[in-house]
Amino acid sequence: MTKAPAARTGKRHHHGNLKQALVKAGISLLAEGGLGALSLRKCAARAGVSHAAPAHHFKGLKGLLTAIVAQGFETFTRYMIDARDQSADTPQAQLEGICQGYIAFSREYEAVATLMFMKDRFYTSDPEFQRTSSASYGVLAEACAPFRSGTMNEKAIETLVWSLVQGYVHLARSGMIDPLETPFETILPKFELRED
Amino acid sequence: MTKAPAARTGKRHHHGNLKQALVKAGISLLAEGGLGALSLRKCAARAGVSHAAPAHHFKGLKGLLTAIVAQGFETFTRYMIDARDQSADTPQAQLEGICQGYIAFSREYEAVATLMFMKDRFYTSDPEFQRTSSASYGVLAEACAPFRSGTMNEKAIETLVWSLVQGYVHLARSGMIDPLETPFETILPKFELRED
DNA sequence: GTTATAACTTGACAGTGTCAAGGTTCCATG
DNA sequence: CATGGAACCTTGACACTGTCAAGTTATAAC
Repeated sequence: MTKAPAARTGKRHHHGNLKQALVKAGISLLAEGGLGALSLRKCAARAGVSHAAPAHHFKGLKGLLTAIVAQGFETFTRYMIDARDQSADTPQAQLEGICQGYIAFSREYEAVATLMFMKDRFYTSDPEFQRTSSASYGVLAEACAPFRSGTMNEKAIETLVWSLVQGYVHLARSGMIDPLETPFETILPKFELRED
Repeated sequence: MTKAPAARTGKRHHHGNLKQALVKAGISLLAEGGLGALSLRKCAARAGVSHAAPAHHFKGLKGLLTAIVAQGFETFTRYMIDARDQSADTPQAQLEGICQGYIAFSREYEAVATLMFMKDRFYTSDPEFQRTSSASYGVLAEACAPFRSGTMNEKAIETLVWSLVQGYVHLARSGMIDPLETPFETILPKFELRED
């Protein structure tokens, strides 16, 4: 027998792993009321702790947002991978799958997806953020690898695709374009296949 | 001689045209400290009035932001037109000019450009916003008109170009891509010319 | 059991946007 | 010229925000 429940559950002290609870509360608040609905104090209240408790786990609001963003990129990567793996096994279909996963994530996690690209709202130097965001980029880049286009190098194709899908979701989110009228497949260029 | 100074200068009452002064103050604050540096009270202070004065000219903070965004779109349009008119008189060069104007504006008015595509921060039903933003879109669409590409209709090409440049500036702004390593001309597809 | 550390609370502070109530200044009308 | 009313602005208050300082309590190590 262990001495205390804490040893088994990983829970400590009064609350338990408050850190993850605060992140979860933050994501819920973002989902329910958008970016403007999130506050440190509301996260604390939802986790059942006092308003100053988060300070012992995160470096201020930016610290909490950093953790939310990092977790967001992990979900983001999974969305892209899942959509890709459910697509046909051709380079074009795989790339389209990646983009559809990108778009689905941006729609279902609208506020988190918005936050993830506002660099002055969180700590971009955070190792978790760098790890998870790099992983996301890696998955997208991987899907671009089979292609070439004129004089464009690899990085240029990756930048093209990423800019295109990011701009598409951003404009759709802000009501500037109608994704029903112009689905994304319509505007994704048909690249040539690499030869080597 | 006119009866009062007000009749000549257009200034009225205590301050003068406070409305435009508040917009100007807001744009300055955005330029100096980014989105987080703007507040109604600071705008009021900078314009030399009390903290509640703006309420008589704008419907809250969202109202002031709406006016800033509308003015932003006007400047945005001018940037695109100016860059286009300094480009060679070929459809491809004209379109590249439009995009360069788009990028230049997004760089020089970073915070305003960011705000312009956050629809829940201002009133999208405002007529001034609708007028100025439609004008911006019109200028971009005009530059897309000479082109065709496979089965894409006009709207699809416009959506492609707009998404591409918007995503490009957004990713560059958030530090995800390096515009020096991959200039925009590199990723802008070479469309075919329309025939009719 | 004692002690040290981590986790959390309470209280305060300067900001924020917004509302209510009041005071000015201006202009049109009598 | 006087006067009423409208437009403009101020003062004060409220609830809410993030952050800091100080105190309290629970856990773990010894």
